[in-house]
Amino acid sequence: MYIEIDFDSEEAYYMQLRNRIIEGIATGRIIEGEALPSVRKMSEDIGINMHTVNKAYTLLKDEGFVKVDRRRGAVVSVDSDHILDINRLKKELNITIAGASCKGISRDELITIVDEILKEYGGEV
Amino acid sequence: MYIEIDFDSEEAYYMQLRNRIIEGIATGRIIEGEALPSVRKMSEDIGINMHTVNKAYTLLKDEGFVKVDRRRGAVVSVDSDHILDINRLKKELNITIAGASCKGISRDELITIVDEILKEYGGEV
DNA sequence: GCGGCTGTTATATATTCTATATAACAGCCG
DNA sequence: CGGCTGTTATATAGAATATATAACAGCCGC
Repeated sequence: MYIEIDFDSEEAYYMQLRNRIIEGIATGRIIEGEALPSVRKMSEDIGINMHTVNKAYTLLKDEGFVKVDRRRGAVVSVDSDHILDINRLKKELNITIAGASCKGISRDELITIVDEILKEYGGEV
Repeated sequence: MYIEIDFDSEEAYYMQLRNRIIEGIATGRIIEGEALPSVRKMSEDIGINMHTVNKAYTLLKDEGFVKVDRRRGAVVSVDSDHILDINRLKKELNITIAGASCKGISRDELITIVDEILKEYGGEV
């Protein structure tokens, strides 16, 4: 589990960690059923506080990417509530696409970018 | 210019205002060349502090949605640097799509959502 | 020039968020 | 029991957010 935190970034550490883990799951680098390093080990590995790691894990749990097992710790387990997921996605994409539309980015360009990103993540099983 | 701030939202006021204005430009409710209400008037209209409005206007200026004219105030003037815009868009979409991919949302569903949103904003001139 | 309108800047204050630190607790396993 | 989980509690520091009051510089119409 190689994760790096950019200490110069303006993005919160716990958010960076959460994002790297989601990316890891999406690329298949981290797989369903795999246990994340314990909050203490992860905090040592990447050089941030234990509570900051815990905050990221708790967020991932709340967002349905991880389940907590008393013994094994935070285990990757993606919980999909399709309708809810779709609605959240719409909200997230709304402003981004509004801005892109103002800037004159075309539908084709948008789709191209989506496909580019999906090439990284959609990785056919 | 009817804009409402959700005081119960966890989203920062200045960010809400910035987003409502971008949506307004995207839908055509606010048009290129139009002056936004002065920071003082806007702050009265929507019930937040003048400095918070100023922060939103300054952000919109930095993001290239608005230019400041000494007399007329903040005037809608979208500045497009296509390559830069595309790169910013990629970054913004990256995590969102990674999460969607984890949740099993298909390419078709993604495109459908993008098109739904574009129907609001892409509004053929 | 004066009054009135712009955005902008300066100070100060309160609250919340982020991050760290130290410490302890409950649960489970070998 | 010792060692590993996540979790909680408390305290502290700094940054971000939001408000308040006040003032400044620039430009217009009168």
